[in-house]
Amino acid sequence: MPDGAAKKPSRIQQRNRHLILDAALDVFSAHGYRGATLDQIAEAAGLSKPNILYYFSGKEEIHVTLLNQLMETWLDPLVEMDADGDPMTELLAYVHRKLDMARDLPRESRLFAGEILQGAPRMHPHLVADLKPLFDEKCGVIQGWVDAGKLAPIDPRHLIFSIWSTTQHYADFDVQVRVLSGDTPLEGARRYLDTLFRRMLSV
Amino acid sequence: MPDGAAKKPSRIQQRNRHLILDAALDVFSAHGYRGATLDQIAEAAGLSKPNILYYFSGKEEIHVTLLNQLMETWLDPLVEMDADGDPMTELLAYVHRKLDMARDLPRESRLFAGEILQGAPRMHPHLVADLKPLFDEKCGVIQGWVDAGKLAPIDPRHLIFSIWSTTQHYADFDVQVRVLSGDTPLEGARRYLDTLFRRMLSV
DNA sequence: TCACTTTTTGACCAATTGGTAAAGACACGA
DNA sequence: TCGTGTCTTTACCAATTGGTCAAAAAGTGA
Repeated sequence: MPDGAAKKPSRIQQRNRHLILDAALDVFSAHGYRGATLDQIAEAAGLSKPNILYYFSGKEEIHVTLLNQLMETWLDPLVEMDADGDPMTELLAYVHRKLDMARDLPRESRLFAGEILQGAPRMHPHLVADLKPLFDEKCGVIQGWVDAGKLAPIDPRHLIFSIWSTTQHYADFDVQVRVLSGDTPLEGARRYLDTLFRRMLSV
Repeated sequence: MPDGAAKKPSRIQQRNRHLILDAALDVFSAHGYRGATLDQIAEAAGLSKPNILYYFSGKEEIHVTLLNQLMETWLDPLVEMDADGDPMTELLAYVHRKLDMARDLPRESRLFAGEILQGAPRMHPHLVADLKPLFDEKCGVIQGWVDAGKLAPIDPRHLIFSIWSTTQHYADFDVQVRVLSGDTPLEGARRYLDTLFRRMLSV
């Protein structure tokens, strides 16, 4: 076989790796890294434990793989924020995209939250290498909008933090939200957050 | 000895139970329930494992005890919000108290966040019995202020959610905040959140 | 000092858990 | 159909972990 080039995975490989990762996302997001067991993942995936270890070298590799995949998805909405667009439109669209993600990808949100909550033991390098540069770039964009008088003067860092926290809250604290609101009131959240940030950013 | 009445704890009991709970707060908040071990707690407390189990019947009892203690502290800032005070003043004071707690009690914030994140397996009853009634009451108060035209018309539930999420974010996602901002920028957060909610709530 | 209670410890245990080894089942091109 | 590489399983292991127990040590009041 040609050097370094890994053979393309068979159909079985593709299917089973996907099955495992999906099951692992369920289990890790529900119980955290330490709280998840290979047996749980195996059962959820419908495979035997040794079979899981045929596809991944260990528990940690599964977790890291999930985290790596997640990073891309996670940054995407922020990447799409366009410096040349209308500031208010761009920022509100970003809020809405983040809220969509809390609705559509709650497992991913909780996996991420759990990792950060415990000090990002496995993701810290990613934060520094991937998130930080993007964050700085977009803070620059927002600061530019502020300087141009197109937005109320605010600290871009805290603006982004508040967008993250308010939107992800509906996924990460879902149990609490449901206890207090009967049901997850995402439509109301959408209207509320739209108003919140519109008022905050209006000149 | 008189019926039911438990003897008052000796000085040693008080000291050691406190040591254990403080150590357990460190360990549980850093690693989650499942990720924490009795050995870690014992070492952090400076006691032997069997000695820990002399004071608490098991790992779960320690965790539950912490959660119970926490609930009171946690609800307090909301309890103090006065229906007869000036609406804007009361709400902004609430925001500031919550931010103070994120600064002064980050371990407690993370303990709570971890428990909710995993579906509140041990705290769900508390949420229903303690948090929900208080939440409903204060939503009523805020709605009253809105109806009286003293605040902009907003959904009180989402207002409270956004106060919780934005303030606790600085404790729960501390690692991320520090990677992105160099240091935990709580003074900037204070100014930002004050502006955010002031603008949101102004009629 | 003595009798009695509270506190602490060392040795131990059963269950769980991440992981391994090797044999067996299976797919598939020649 | 056969043989070879891919996939799966059975049986097993060592380490960790929550927890027990009996005995020793340390307090404590009379």
